[in-house]
Amino acid sequence: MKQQIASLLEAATDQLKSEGFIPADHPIRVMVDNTRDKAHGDLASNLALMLAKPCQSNPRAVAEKLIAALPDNQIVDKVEIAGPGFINFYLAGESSAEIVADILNRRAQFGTNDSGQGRKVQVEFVSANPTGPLHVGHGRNAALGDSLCRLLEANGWQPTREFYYNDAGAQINNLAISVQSRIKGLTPEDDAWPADGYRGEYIIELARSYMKGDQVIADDREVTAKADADDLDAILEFAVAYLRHEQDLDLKAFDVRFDVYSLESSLYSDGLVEATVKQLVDNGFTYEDDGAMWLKTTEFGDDKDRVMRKKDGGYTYFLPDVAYHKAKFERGFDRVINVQGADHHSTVTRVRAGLQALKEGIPEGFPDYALYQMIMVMRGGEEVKLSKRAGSYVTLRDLIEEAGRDATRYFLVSRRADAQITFDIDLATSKNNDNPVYYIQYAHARVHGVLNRLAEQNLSYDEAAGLAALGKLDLDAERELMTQLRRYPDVVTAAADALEPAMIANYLKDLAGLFHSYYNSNKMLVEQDDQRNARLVLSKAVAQVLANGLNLLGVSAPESM
RNA sequence: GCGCUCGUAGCUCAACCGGAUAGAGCACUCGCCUUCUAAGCGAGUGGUUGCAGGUUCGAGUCCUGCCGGGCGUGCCA
Repeated sequence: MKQQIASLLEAATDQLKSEGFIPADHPIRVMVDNTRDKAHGDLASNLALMLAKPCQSNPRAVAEKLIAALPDNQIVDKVEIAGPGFINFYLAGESSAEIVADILNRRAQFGTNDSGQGRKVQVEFVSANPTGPLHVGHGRNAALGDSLCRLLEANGWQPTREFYYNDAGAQINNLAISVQSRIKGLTPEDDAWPADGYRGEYIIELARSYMKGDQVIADDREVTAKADADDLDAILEFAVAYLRHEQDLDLKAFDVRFDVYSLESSLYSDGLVEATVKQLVDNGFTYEDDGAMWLKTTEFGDDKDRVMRKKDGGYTYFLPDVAYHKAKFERGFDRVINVQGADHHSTVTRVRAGLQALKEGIPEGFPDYALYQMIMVMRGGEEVKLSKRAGSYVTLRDLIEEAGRDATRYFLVSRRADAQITFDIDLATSKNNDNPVYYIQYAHARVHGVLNRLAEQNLSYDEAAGLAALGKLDLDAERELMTQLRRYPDVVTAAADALEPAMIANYLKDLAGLFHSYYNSNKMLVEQDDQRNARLVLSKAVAQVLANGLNLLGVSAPESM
């Protein structure tokens, strides 16, 4: 709708340019916004304010010219100049009624668009190494990443959900040694316990399972335990599969699934890491110093050059990252987005620098990043420090079991990614009704509650009659509801552009609020046929949009609560 | 020290690319279930948008400098 108004204004500016009122070479950026106050109409533009100076005129005069030059159309009922020179648009009543018909026709498809044109986008998220169960931080990553995929899909993109992890290397060896130590009956208190060993209780379970000869099946691998305490390789292989399986359970409980799993080890075994190094060396972006090999990342905007090959001959973490993203680029995605905690934000510059140094024509901004801030976990009024190695943390699964999937997902995805959030375990698990997710779900359930009462009260419902009678709904609350419904497609677009699912959550809270208020002061199941049908049609549309939006957040829309 | 980021009501958060009188929830006070689900609604209290400048017709939003929090600045990932 914003777009349609904008194109009307563009036509008007073209007209005024040809008349010479607006300088022909002046760039025009037409902005149409929702109004905050309904006294200002439905949509408003500040165009006249921005054009006043180049036209050497005052804003209100420019506004008059623009309005006079607006093409004839069906969607605008009335146009006004207000304040310093805003142009306020009042949409024709029929267009509000049409939105309701559109919602009921398109149902789950309402709000989606084809701007992605079926292009392929890869979203890499979670990407936790198999060294322990997932915690709240991974939960934020999973909720954000999955919701982004849903959003992009709603905008016509084809998402691939990818999970990248390390199944070899120092930390994995450390994991295997920790398991072996538990098998031998050692505890972190013993002197013989490995220095950086994983101390968590889950290692005990893992060790027990290995010695029992269990078979584990994860989404991307399966293995049967050898039950040999001396075979470190076998322990390692089992431990990785075991913990991957545990993570699968966590993610399934969260309703998050992946299409592709990528292994850091395969980058080595496929020769991609070596090939990347060679390319960087051949391109002259490396040098040796102090026994290490450095990459001149400063040539691509970094603060200082970075070590890529350590003294001991091993590579630092970002080198395989560069190789991995080179491969991602070559896989032909139209867009690649990495969901990462802001504690890793320094890798953004490094990885992009490495990709530029390859001189392969990879775009400078590749890949995209969706960074989210850290979560502080509170319990009993105190901060809980998250540390895998120390084993002191709150698992995602515990959280889901205690607070529920919907409440947990909603909480994690309803705050802007750049906001640091505090997760108060006591609050989240106290089963109170403070969580806004219930507020939204309840609005949805209420509509279905009303529909279920129809037969009981011997009343009929005729959708076509309701749509025809929509124009007769003239309460402020009804108009506001239709206005809010009309905004939904714009929100879906804006949230995807900003990579911010939280915008959907905020929208839904507002829509639910309007509905609760309307529901409370007006009866739906009235005797009068037209009014009853029209109100039910409107309510069904509200429920549909609530369900569509909740689905983008990965939250269910129950019909009764 | 330097870099990134955040700072909005007592608390948790909104405010769409700079737009009109900065909005919700929680908490607190007072009302609303003989009527479709009270996990709800209505009313009230609560603000110098961290501070000081600047740009602009217009700044919570952009720029500069301070103050405060978080993260980074490892041959850890």
